[in-house]
Amino acid sequence: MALEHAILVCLSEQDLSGYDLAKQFDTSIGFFWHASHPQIYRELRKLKDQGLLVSTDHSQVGKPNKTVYSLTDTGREALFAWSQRAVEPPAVKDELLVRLYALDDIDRPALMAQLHDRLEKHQERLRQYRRIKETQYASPDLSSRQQGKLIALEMGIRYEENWVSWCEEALETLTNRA
Amino acid sequence: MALEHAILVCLSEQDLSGYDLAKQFDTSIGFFWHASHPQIYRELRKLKDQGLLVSTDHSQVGKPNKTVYSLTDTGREALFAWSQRAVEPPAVKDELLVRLYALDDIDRPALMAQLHDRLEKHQERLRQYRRIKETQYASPDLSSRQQGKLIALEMGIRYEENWVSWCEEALETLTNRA
DNA sequence: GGCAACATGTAACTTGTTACATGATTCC
DNA sequence: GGAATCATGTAACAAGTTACATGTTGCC
Repeated sequence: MALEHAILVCLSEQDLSGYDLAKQFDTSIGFFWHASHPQIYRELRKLKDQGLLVSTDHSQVGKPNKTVYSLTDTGREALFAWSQRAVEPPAVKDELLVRLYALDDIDRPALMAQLHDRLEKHQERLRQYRRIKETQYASPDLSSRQQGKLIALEMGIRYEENWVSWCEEALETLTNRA
Repeated sequence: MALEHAILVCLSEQDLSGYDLAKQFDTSIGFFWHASHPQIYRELRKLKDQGLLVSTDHSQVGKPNKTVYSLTDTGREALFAWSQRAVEPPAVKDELLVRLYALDDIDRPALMAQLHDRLEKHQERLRQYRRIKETQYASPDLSSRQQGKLIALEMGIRYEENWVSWCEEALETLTNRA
C-alpha cells in the first residue's frame, strides 16, 4: 500500500531510473522505508500502467542505457491525495526484544553477544546520520524540502541514540543479574 | 521467518490456545511483534506438522471448547537454536517520515494534523507502558523471565518518549517555518 | 432478543525476500 | 582476464492483511 507512495515521493523531487530508486531506498529515504530492487521494478510497472508515471529511455556514454521515470500530473495528484490520508504508527517488530521474553529458555551468552552487536550497529548508524546532518544540512537556510528531510533525520538520530543507550543499560542489567 | 519463533517464545512460558496467542500478539509480546489471528492459526498448523508443538482439546464450562498448544522437547530445542542466531536491527518503515521527504508536494495542514494525532497516540501508548510497569513489574525481586520482559518494556517506554518529544518539536519547527 | 466475548478457521490478495539470470562498461 | 559497478529484470516463495464464515455462551 505504500511503497507505491514512497516512489512517488522520490520522483516528486527528481526523475530517476529503477536503479537510482533502488539506491535511494537503500540509503536516504531507505532509512525510513526500505525496498529491494525486484519490488521497485514491479511497482514501477504498476505505476506506469496506472498512468502515474511515464518512462523515457536515456542513452548514456560509458554506461549502459537506462529507463528514467517521471511523475505525471495524475501522479502528483495521487501523491497529494495520499498525503491527506491518516497514518497509523508503524508496528515495532524486533526479534531481539522477543528473545527477552524467553530469558529462561534461550542462550544467555548468545543474547549478550547479540546485544553487543546491536550496540555497535546502532552506534555506526548514529555516526552515519550525524555525518549526513553535518555535511548536508548544516546550512542556516534550507529549502522547505530539505527542512522536511532534516526533521526526519532528527528522528533517525534520536532513534539510534535511544537504541545505543538502551543496549548499554540492558547489557549492564543482564551482567549484574547473571 | 520469525512469527514461528515468537509463538515458541510465548508457549515456552505457558500453554495457550490460538485465541489466547492472538491476544498475546495484540498486547504484551505484540508490542514488539504483532500478528493477526489468521497468521497465528496458519503458523500453529505448520509448527504442529513439524512436531514442535502438540495440541490437546480442552473442554471448558461456560465457554466453547478450545485447542491448547504446548511445546514439545523438539520445540524447546528449536527455540534455543533460534536464540543463537544473529539478528539484524529491524527496518524502520514509517509513512509519516516518508511524507516529510516531499514537504513541498504534500498537504501541509494535513501533515500537521497527522503529527498531532501521532503525538496523542504515542502519549497514550506511553501511559499504557508506564501503567504496566507500575502494576506488573514494581516488585524488587522479579523472576529472570520477568526481568527480561521488563528490559523490553523499558525499550518500549523510551521509544514512546522519544516519539512524543520528536512530534512536539517537529510541530514547533513546522509552525515557525510555515 | 441482541450484543459482546469466546473460539477457530478459509480464501483471496498484497507485500516483501531470495535466488537466478543477463549483459554492458571500467579499472586493475 | 577478472572484479566491481551499472542496469534491468523474472520466478518462486514467504509473510502479512482483509474479508468472509461459523458457531457458542453469558449477560442485559
